[in-house]
This record gives sequence, structure tokens and C-alpha cells, in this order.
Amino acid sequence: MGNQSRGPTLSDVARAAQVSLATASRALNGGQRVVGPELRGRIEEAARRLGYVPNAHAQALAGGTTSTVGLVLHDITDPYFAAIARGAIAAASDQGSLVMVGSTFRSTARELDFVRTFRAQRVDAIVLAGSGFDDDGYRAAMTEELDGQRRAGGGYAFVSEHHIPGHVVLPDNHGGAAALGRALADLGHRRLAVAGGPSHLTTVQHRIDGFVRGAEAGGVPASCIDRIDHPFSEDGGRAAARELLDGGCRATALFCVSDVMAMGALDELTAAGVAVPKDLSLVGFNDVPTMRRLTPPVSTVRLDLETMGRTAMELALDRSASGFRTVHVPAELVLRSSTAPVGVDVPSRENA
Amino acid sequence: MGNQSRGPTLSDVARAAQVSLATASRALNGGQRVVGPELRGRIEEAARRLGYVPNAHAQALAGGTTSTVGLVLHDITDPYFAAIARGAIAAASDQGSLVMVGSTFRSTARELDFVRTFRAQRVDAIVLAGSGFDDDGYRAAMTEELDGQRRAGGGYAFVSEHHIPGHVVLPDNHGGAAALGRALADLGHRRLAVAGGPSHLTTVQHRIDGFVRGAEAGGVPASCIDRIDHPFSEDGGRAAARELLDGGCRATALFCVSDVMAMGALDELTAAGVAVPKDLSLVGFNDVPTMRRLTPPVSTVRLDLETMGRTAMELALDRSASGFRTVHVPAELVLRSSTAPVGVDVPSRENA
DNA sequence: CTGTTAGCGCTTTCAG
DNA sequence: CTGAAAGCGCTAACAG
Repeated sequence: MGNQSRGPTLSDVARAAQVSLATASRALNGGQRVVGPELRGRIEEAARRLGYVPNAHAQALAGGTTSTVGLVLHDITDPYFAAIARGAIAAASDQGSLVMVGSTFRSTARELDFVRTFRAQRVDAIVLAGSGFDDDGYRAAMTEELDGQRRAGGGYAFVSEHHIPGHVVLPDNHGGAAALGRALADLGHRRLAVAGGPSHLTTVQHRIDGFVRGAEAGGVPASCIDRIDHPFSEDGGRAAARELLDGGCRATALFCVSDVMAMGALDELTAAGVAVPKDLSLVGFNDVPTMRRLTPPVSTVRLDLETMGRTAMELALDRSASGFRTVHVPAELVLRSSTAPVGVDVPSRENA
Repeated sequence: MGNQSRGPTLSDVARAAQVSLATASRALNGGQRVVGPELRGRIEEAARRLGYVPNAHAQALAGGTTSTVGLVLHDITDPYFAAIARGAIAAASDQGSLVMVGSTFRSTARELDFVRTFRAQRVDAIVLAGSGFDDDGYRAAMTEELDGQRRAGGGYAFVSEHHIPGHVVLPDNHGGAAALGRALADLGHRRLAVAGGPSHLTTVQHRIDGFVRGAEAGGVPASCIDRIDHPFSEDGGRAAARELLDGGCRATALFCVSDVMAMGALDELTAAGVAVPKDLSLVGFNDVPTMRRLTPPVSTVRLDLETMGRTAMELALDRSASGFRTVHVPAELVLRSSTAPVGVDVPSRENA
């Protein structure tokens, strides 16, 4: 459905103020001191009286500015994306731009679709905040779409690696996860489990790689690290914990590649009577706000998500630079009480 | 910044496919079976080859559809608004519309600004998900703005009472809070405290009124209910708890008008060594996801936020109905362990 | 089914 | 500083 009836237009205003269309345009939407104060006043009053609202589409079409940007993410209720969105929205707002949000719920088709729609809207910039998908077809299609965006004079930027040319805000997934793995190893853990999401998400790959590398550095051979894959979500975390338990858990520590998964896992573990960290240490990634409030507070790696979103939007909006930039974001290890040294007790899942 | 260079246009496609502009339009963006398969094929291929992307602004201007809607909320990282946004975005998506999000951070000026901008974008619908502000100037300005939106053929809807004519999705703030007050009274609490946000937010008023009414019904006179006001945020909740403690708390139960405030309050209480619920019972409102995960899990009132957002968007998008509709949303009391019967011990803030 | 012809509402040269 | 005129890219009557 489009808007059928129309409101007052610029010519209505011009007529009411007894000036030419061009003058009205300059007075209302043009730069400053270009129209005589007398006319300007008359025009502004007429506009107010008539309830004139400029038609952004006409403005855009006539070569004016659009001042809109697009943001593609998976799910706004996921605190990870919400934080990124907050930063991106704030940055856009600072430059006077409106943000259009597309929720993909992890579908690459939907993601491509949104980029296309944003292009149709002639947005000035697009920020892609999903995880990159390690899929050639997707990558080729997205690359083409984004090339178009660029040729049309617009910008774009990624949050986290997508293996597609463009500006990138790159959190230190590898390093952060390595610190986590190392910390666990140093705590004496010798049998680790990692609950990863779908392995075609580049973020997941990097975190797992880093974790394994860190653990190895701490003396835990990769062969002692079990890997279980489940969706990158709270339910996925729950499922991972269940699988771990059902399989006769031999690990003394569990790394969930994202906090949201860790939350689900903690739920499940607690329900099953597994004590954290006594029976099993638990770590997540991102340091989403509720992590510190859980029982026990969960160790994780902190990323400044809001700044990441803001930076990505700034990069996407910056049409000055020539080449593509990569902004590295540090990851900070945050140890809380969900991690403890391995005790002499053999961990089991039968005690409170 | 607007997009300067332009990509291929419909006429480029038409020329390449050797057909008229109109035919190309019909084939690409028009309805179905209206163009011969042969031409259609040629046109589609030309479009693909050229990388044609329709100009949504031109389409909108030419009387086509815009398929965009606006959503105004306070802060996307607040789980309350995130949940509403999710529902609203999903509903819009179902109807093929893109959502533009405006974050007001509780500024009425910004709110009016966004509505204005959305109007300029000729959005089909606007959903206002802030709390209503009990302010005449605001209300008058907003009413006028929304009248314009309607006259222009667009729709709009509120989430929660704004005292402005329009569709409304109305959670049972009063009833839910009353149940809370009653429950506390029935638990034996005789001295209550309520941490309310700015009293010009209608949501706050309704919740407090309801709470007091419920407590009275349970035998607690209104005079035994202390009220402390702080911002409607986590920090506000913290501040409220601090004030309560500093004032020499006589209440045995604290009602925070929103979960987010309750989270802050719980933080502060715990830090101060006040045991919940032993020393003080705590209740919130909304049943945001993390409430059940806190220690102790916090009693609250559940609202189906996502459905509320979805419903509001549907109402705003529905241009069929004649009058304004009000959709009531039930509130469900959720008692968890942050509430307990008052013990014989006089509550104090000095014990673990 | 397909082509022609007007605009949608605004910004912008280009003249005065 | 102000007015007149030419589109921006597309859809929507109208004709064929």
C-alpha cells in the first residue's frame, strides 16, 4: 500500500506565500542566507500554516540527499546485535541519517534481499552486522550487490570478517578465544569441550581456532578438545549442554562461542544438577550485559559492541577514503566465577 | 550526502531489451501476466546483465508504493523495546515493508522529529512505542503531526496509552500492578516502597496507581506505601535502591515499575548486603528474559511484548478500519523467589 | 499485449 | 536575490 492522497506540496506553499516554487524550495530546504528575510518569513509561515512536510522521495529523486542508511542484522532481540545496532544508529543519527533495519534471522537469502532493497532505497551506507557466511555462492552474490552499491556512490562496511572486499570492523575473535583457552589450561583443565555454532559462520571458526590454539599453548592437545555444534542461539546452547551431558561428559570446562549460547547452556546444566564451576567450568564470548548477573557470573571475553557498531557505520558513511580500511577491535578477557581450577574430584553430573 | 552517480535506469534496460519504457516497467516491477513471455525474458535478462536496481524514490514519487514503515522507540538495547521492535519488524516484514527505526532516548523533541522525518519519507505506517508523555505541548504537537500522517493516507498506532487519538495496544498496566500489590499484601507485607520513573510517563502512573489499589485491596493503606522517583532505567533502579537504603528502609517489599529498574535495584541491594527476599522482597514489571535468571529470580508481571509490537504494526498498517481500535493486552502475574512472606525478623540492611 | 504521453514533488541550472 | 524551465526515474492512464 502506498500513500494515496497527498498533502500540501511545495507549490502550494509557494502559491500561498506568493513566491516562485524555486524560492520556496531555497527558503525551506536549501542552504541558509540565500533568500531575503522578508520572503523567507512569509514562506516559512505559509509552510507551517499549511502543515507542509517535504517529500523525501521527490527530494531524493531531484538529486537532493536521501539521508538514510541500512543496517542488516540477524535479530534485534539478541543483545549482541542490539548493542551493535545501538552504536550504528547513534552514529547515523549524529550525521542526520535515518536507519532502516533488516532482520535476517540468519538467512543468507534474506540478507541479500535486504541489501537489494536498501540499494533500491538509494541508502548512503549499508552496515552488515551478521556473521560472514563461508559460502561461495553467497559471497559472489553479495560482492556483486555491494559493488553496485559502491558504483552508485554509496558506502558499506562489515562488522566481523565476511571475506568480501570492503571496510571491516574486526574484533579479535581469535586472540580473545585464545586467551580463554589459555586461561582454562592454566587453571588445570585438561579435557575441554567447545560448543560451536554452524561452522560456516566465519566468526565461529575464528573463535574455535583461537580457543584451540590458546589451549594448546597452555598444554592441552587439540585432541583433548571435543567439539559439538549447535545453532548459534540460546536453544543451541541448551542443546549443546544436553549433548555434552548425554555423551558422558569427560570435559571439565565448556566454551560456548557466544554468550547467548552460554546462557542456554548454563540453564541446561543447572537444571541437570551440574554445578558450575565445581563440576564444570563455563565460558562464553562477547560479555553481553547479563553475563555478570548470572549465577555464577560467567567468564567471557569483552568486546565493545556499541563502539563496533558505531565505527562500522562511520566507515560506511565515510565517502572520503580511497581504499578499504580494517579497524581492529581488541578483546578483553573477563574472568568471573564460572571458571575455577580443576579440583581433585572427577567431575560428574550427578551432584547438586 | 546523497548518492551522486547513478546506476542503470529503467530506460537503459528498455533500450537494451528493445522495448518501451512502459513495458519494461510492467515486466520488472508490475504485476504478473501482463507482458508476453518472450519480451519478459529479454527484459529480465537485460536488467540482470546491466545490474539494474529500481529506484524506490522514483517509484514512490510516481505513485507506486513505498513499503516502508517507521518505528519510534527509546532505546533498542533496552530489552523491553527490543522485544517490541522484534514483533513490529516481523509484522512489517510479513507485509513486505521495511522498517526505519528512530531512537529517542526519551526525548520528546526527538520523538516529534522522527515522526516528522517519517512523514517526509511517506511511510505507510508509524508505530510509537515510547511511553506516553503527560505533557500538553507534546501531545498537541504530536496530535497534529499524526493528523497529517493520516490525512496523507498513512496509519499509525501506539504501544501503551498516549492520550492521543489513534489505535492503541494497551497492556493491562493497572491490573498487572494491582495483582502485584495484592500479592505482596497477601504475603503479609505492610510497608511497601515503589520505585517509579518520571511521573509524566503515563505507563508509570498507571502501574503505580494499580499497585497502590492492589495493595489497598490487600489491606495496606496507601499511606504505608513510600514512593521514590528515579529515571526509568537500570541506573534509576540503582539510585532508587540506594535512596531506599539511605533513608533507613522501613519497607519490606520494593516494587520497581520496570524490570530494567529492578535489575539495577537488585544490583545495588546485593552490593549493600541486603538479602532478597529475606530482608526485602522485590518485584518488577514486564518479565524481560533475564528476570528469571537473576539471583534470586525476580517476581514480575509478564507482558507479551513481541505480540504487542506485532499487533501495533498490524493496526498501523491496516487502512481498512474506520475508527480507532484499542487492543487490550493481558498482564500475567509471575511469582518467583524474590518475593517471600514477611518473617518475624525486622528487615535490616546489615546482614548477608 | 505494447507503446505514448503525462506527470509525481522537488532541486537546479540559467536568466533576469 | 528571485523566477522560469528542465528534468531526476518511474508508474499510470490512454491509445493502438
